[in-house]
Amino acid sequence: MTSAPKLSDQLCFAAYSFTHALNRAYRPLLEPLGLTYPQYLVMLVLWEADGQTVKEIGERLKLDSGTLTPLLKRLETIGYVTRRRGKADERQVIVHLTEEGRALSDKAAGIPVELGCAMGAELGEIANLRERLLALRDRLGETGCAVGEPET
Amino acid sequence: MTSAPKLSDQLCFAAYSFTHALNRAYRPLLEPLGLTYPQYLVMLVLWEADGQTVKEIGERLKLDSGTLTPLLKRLETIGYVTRRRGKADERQVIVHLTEEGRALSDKAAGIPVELGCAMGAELGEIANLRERLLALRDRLGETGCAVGEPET
DNA sequence: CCCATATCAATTGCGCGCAATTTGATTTTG
DNA sequence: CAAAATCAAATTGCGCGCAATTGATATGGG
Repeated sequence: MTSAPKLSDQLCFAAYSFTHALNRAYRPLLEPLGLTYPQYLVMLVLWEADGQTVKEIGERLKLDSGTLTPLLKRLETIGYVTRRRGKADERQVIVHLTEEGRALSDKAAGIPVELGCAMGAELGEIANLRERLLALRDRLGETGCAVGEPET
Repeated sequence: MTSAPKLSDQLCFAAYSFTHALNRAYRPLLEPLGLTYPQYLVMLVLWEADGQTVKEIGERLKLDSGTLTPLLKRLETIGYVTRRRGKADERQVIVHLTEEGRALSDKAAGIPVELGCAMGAELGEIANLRERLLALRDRLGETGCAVGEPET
């Protein structure tokens, strides 16, 4: 017997393989820019607000320094960002766009359109899905089921 | 100006960070079984049908041998599966559950419930999201936007 | 029958993603 | 003010995910 898990698992796998499909779809679009998808996300964050710390970028993208530090070093090597210790607080590293990095946002402008097109979904559908995924994500971030965990 | 990409990108990021949140939620549940989430997916596939080839597992999970070969070797090392060359066709490797591997499905039975609970979503919501993610994923798998690509 | 082609798995190389630890700076506290 | 606690980033180690290549087997055409 032991009917194997089927239920909500399928949602997990759906999200998992959807994400990989997205990655694959992005790859050819990002390759001309010399970016991977996670690097592209970091650039998006910086295009929105230049000069953020590693920590701030990590909070936005839900990534830690173990992931970001080498990624940012690569972006620095390509020449899209600079990394400098903060003057006020020398613990933190502040990431700035270079001219080239800033200019890249023009070349990247068409990417979301292409992708939306590839998915063939309307804006409403996309926005709706996004909301629900983010809501579930945030609920997952909490303690969970209230099964254990006496307190704090 | 150059208003940075915002549109469907947000869906992509939502899926991306939702997937990571799922991974994090699964980790403590799978750790007692000694499995990672991708390893758990392989076990799910095998619990459904034992004795599949690497290729068949890859088709179900949308993974290639570069990912699966080392993963399956790890599962073999732990003692959950065996890997044998096929007799009829020696190119393929057939993956079988061990006793221990088969028995594991009992211990894994509670996982989807815990996760569904952690997400706090009803079954309908979950099924609906799953359908739409899979549909989008499959649309992404196709050529895309019909922008270029003369033929074959 | 034999060779060209196709197929399957394994390997290599690179970039995440994250847990755990380390290093160094800053803040808190006694 | 000094010791302790906290905090930011870097480092280490491991497991994916995938492109590209390799090697071995199978298959189909001439």
